[in-house]
Amino acid sequence: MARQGSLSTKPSPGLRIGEVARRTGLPVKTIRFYCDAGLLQPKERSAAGYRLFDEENLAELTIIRALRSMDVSIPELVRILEVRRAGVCNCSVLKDSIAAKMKSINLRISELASMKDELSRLLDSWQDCGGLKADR
Amino acid sequence: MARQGSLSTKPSPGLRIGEVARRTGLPVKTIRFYCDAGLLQPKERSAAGYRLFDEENLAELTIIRALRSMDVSIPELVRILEVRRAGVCNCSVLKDSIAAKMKSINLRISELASMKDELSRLLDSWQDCGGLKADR
DNA sequence: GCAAAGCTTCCATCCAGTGGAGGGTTCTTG
DNA sequence: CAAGAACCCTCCACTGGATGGAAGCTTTGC
Repeated sequence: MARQGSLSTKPSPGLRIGEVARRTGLPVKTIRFYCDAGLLQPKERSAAGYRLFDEENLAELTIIRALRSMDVSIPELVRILEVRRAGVCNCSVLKDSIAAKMKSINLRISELASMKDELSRLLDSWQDCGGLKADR
Repeated sequence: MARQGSLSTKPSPGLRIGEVARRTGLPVKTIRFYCDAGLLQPKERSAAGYRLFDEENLAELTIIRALRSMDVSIPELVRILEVRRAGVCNCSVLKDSIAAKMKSINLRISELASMKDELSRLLDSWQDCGGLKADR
């Protein structure tokens, strides 16, 4: 059966959910949840009803993960991914929203930096609270 | 009524929840929720049962806000604040946990930075998708 | 052929808040 | 002092984003 259709257009067998989970580090449950939420479309089901994903889905999951970690809501992500799928950006609204997102990332970065400072100051202040039967 | 006890030990009237909300930028509901969760102790109630907060509580809220934004869970925060209240750090466990936290902050910062790059690349790639009736 | 592992759906639970009803308190102002 | 606005209280329900578990197919490997 010519193990892979030889050198035709690379039909790609489709990754099952567990494999996707392994590759992205996301729990299976979460991936399923994203599918249900309309964030991710498996593009195919096996005869038995198994979700089959492709490389594109993996790329989307990377985006999803990154933006979710910035608290972008799921409906918002749906919108963003739709536009991404559409390919060309015909509306500047999206550009604006991305620019805004970048601004908020910068803000977050500086927040984190100052938090780090604060923590390290805290740590220092403790370093020399010595004397009281410290670690002997 | 000597508006503030003149120059004695500064009894401080105690801030009511609305004022705390105004100063910290947190919703009243959330502050109440933190109290219920044992994160924040008003230290006093007015005769009418109003929660009365002090400066220390404000400081705690700052910490809470910062750490919550790093997804530190509420039970964990309870632990942390307890130790903080206890004053001196007698266990190095906490130091370790803070050091770990700092590590994760660093990680997060670099994640964000690379996300920013990715976004700006995305934005660039769209900038010059021009041609199709762009913005005229 | 059969067990283990993997997948499905569906429903319950969790966490961190948020919203609203129903009711008491404090401030302002006439 | 009365009225009204603004504030506060508790309690209970609900949300969003997952996560856990049961019950039941399917695929894999010996």
